[in-house]
Amino acid sequence: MARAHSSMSILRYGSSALVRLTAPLRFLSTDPGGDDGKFQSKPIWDNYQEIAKRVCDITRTRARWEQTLVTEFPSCDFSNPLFLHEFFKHQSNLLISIRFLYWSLSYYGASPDPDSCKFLFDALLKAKAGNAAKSFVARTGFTPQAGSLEQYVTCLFEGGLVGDAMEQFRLLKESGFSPRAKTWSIALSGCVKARRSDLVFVLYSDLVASGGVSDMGEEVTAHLIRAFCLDGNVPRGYKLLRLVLEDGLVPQKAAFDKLIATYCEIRNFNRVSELLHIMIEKKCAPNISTYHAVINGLLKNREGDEALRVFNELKDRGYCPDSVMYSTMITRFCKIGWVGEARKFWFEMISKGFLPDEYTICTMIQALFKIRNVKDANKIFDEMSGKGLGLSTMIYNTMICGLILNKKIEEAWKMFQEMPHKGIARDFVSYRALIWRFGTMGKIRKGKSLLREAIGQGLVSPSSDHATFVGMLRKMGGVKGSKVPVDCVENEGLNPWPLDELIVKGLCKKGFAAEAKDWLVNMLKCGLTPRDKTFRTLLQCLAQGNSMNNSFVVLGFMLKVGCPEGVRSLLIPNFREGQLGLVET
DNA sequence: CTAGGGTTAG
Repeated sequence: MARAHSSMSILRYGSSALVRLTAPLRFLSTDPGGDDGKFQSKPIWDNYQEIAKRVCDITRTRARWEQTLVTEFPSCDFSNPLFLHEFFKHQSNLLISIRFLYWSLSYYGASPDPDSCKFLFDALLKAKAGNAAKSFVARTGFTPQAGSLEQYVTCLFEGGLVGDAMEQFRLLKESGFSPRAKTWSIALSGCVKARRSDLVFVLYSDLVASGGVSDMGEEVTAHLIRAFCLDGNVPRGYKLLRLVLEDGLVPQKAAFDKLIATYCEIRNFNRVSELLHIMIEKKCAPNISTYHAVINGLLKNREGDEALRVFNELKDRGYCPDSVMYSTMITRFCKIGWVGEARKFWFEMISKGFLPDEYTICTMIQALFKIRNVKDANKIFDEMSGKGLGLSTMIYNTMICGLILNKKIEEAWKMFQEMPHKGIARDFVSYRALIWRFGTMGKIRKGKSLLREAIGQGLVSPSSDHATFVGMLRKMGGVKGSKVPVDCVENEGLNPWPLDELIVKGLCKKGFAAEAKDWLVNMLKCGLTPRDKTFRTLLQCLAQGNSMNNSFVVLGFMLKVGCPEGVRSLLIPNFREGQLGLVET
């Protein structure tokens, strides 16, 4: 299970890196010679089936197989569709198959053939790797047809990529295909989960227009009610509930749960108990997840005592809190600073045989570090490692950051070094924490060598010109003569953005506003979206230098990316009204 | 076979 997950996440990050990093391919649609007959007529060597098996073994056992293949099989063109088909049949690792396709296409300068693409694309959909499927489409120019497309839409919605999903869904409907009821409901719930109430309403009006509402009323109304709640318009959700109840329709329980959660958050407890009564009356009995909503709502509101009261009453009445309930209690109590309470539930949870998941472990450890309880944080980590649960990048990062926060640099360094031995991948967070710490401690040499290593690992985007990059780093007091191997990023599937942001920030700090701007623009060109904070730092820096033109360039990009509110308000005092008006249009 | 929670940071 854990292994499956890690390969999924490699797919998720890796393939988007792949799209950026390699030379553009000739796409099917733009290739003038791309008729079907062309591929069949390509000569294929006699023993290609055997070779496919051998190549399969090589790719499975060696990390860097490209060079091996080229030297061992100089006369074989591995982009041949017949060979590829055979190879994919044997290769059980989807990630390797995809990497192989990309490599062979760019190495032999071939165009992707539709069959290979369809095969891999469908496999990606089956693995529910929406992000990877999206990159695959971008990379190969493959256009999925009706059946595949519907599954693609489902996959995107389920993966939370609602923007892309909506676009593909539109294409699907425009092609004259009428989506199944299930697809509609996945689409709606996907938007609800992504907190995009606006899209829920768009979908709903499409659904009404297509005339398919009647057969799934409870589900659709539930999604609408939840969307109203998300919108901050609970009364409207409540009104809708009342309306459909009069018609004898009882929405799915999720709608009640959401209404209850929201009324808890706004402290309207009369409504909460009213809703609970309606549920019982309509034979839609509240269960542990309903009470979970109540407790979570209370805790979000920092009503710790009230939450404890409800929780204890639940137990008295014979409800059994499950692991989600415990996780929520622990994370929420940590958040409001009741670490002792969280710790108590941590023990209770474990004594009942539930194992905390990664997030819960992290928040618990983090909370302990925050109150400077290094001893207990370490204890929890050891306990979890003993159960084989502490072996992830995220937990190691939490430990490293926590130890650094508590000035335990040596211990943090020890954990950092332990990671590769235990087979845990280091990522930008692991490096960044230590690089910053060494930097602020004045251990520039150590910090620099670490930064160099991070670059070597491909944790920085090599998209920009190498010389420029080295120059930038020099300016912010960085490394000399760094090398950025593209393959590393491709192979490891690392997400490079945070170090880019670090560079932007570093340049700002040193007052190199224009260079910082160039760097950020470069990031955007590579399809990387900087966080609000980075935008803010840069704009502040530009505004200080009175660099109005550059500010507008950045502002323009921000509006394209989706301007975050906080940044906009930050800018207003810096510009004259007339100019701001110009930008807003 | 299932709702419900949550994401490390100079």
